Amino acid sequence: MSSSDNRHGRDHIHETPVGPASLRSQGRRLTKQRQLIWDALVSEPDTHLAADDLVQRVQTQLPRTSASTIYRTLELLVDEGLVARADLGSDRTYYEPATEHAHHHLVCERCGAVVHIHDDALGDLRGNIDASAGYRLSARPITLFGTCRSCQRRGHS
Amino acid sequence: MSSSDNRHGRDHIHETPVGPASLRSQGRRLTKQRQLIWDALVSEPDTHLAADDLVQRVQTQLPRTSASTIYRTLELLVDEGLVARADLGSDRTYYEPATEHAHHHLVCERCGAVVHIHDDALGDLRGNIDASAGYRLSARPITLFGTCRSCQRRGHS
DNA sequence: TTGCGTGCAAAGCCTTTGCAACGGT
DNA sequence: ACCGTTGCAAAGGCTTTGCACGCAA
Repeated sequence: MSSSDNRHGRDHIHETPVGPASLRSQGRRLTKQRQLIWDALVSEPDTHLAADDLVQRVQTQLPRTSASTIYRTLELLVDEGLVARADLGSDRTYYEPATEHAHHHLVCERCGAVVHIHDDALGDLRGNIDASAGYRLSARPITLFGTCRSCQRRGHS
Repeated sequence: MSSSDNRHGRDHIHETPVGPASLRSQGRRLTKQRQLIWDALVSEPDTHLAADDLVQRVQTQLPRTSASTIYRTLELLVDEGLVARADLGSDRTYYEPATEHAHHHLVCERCGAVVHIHDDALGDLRGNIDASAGYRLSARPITLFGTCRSCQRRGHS
């Protein structure tokens, strides 16, 4: 466990702040609520959390936290580039820490599993779209729907 | 103007019904509201209409039409396979007649233009995704975001 | 101390639902 | 005449906003 590990412990402060502490350099305040929201996001790195999930998690440690604080903080963190929104096809917006490389989402329509794929996995999608329609794809993450491997095994019912 | 034209006139009834008239064979009723909703959808074939857009259009001809009728009818038409939903990235759902081939959507993030692309234009996306992640993409239409040709010309500001 | 951030309540938006009256078949 | 459909109003789910108090800096 070197200092380059991704842990979000509260005891190594000697590096360039990664996370909401960087808000301070923007003249903003690092409140307990903001820290807890960030902690919740990074503590489940492979889970995509909706605003309401964060309300639940944060309230276990700070019960009077309001939903509006969650929404306002998420918008702030998105604007600061610390958090990414993900539209996974439902009517809720999901959030994840923006620490990883840009990636796209693959959603299993059967079990709901969400996996990340790198841009390379798309092949020459950008070139194909440009050639066929003249559109230049943006960096906006793409969401694709299908059936994951284990659901394929579970049958095609 | 042969009888094979796509017109939605109310005076040629000698072919297999394309459109809401097919509802009758399902034991459902073809009401004036349903006919008007369908007419609005097919009268602007390259436009994607939200429920509220349809309320506006239908109400010009039948002013007391309610939004709930629009929503209920759209769900019915989707279930019957006559209409397709399109999630174009906003918080509204858009609708289009399902008469065309399956296609995907390309949305210009700058001007909002939406174009259709055929599955072929994706190249070997399915194969790539299967190979890299083991997911089998479904037939669900894909929505991609980028910049259309004319917005590219208008500068990168 | 200063004024940004929070909690609470209310409102906004899109969509769904309950129910009595309406109208297609 | 039957019963599927409609209009209206109310409610639901997610998110945003107004406002006075509270707390980070």
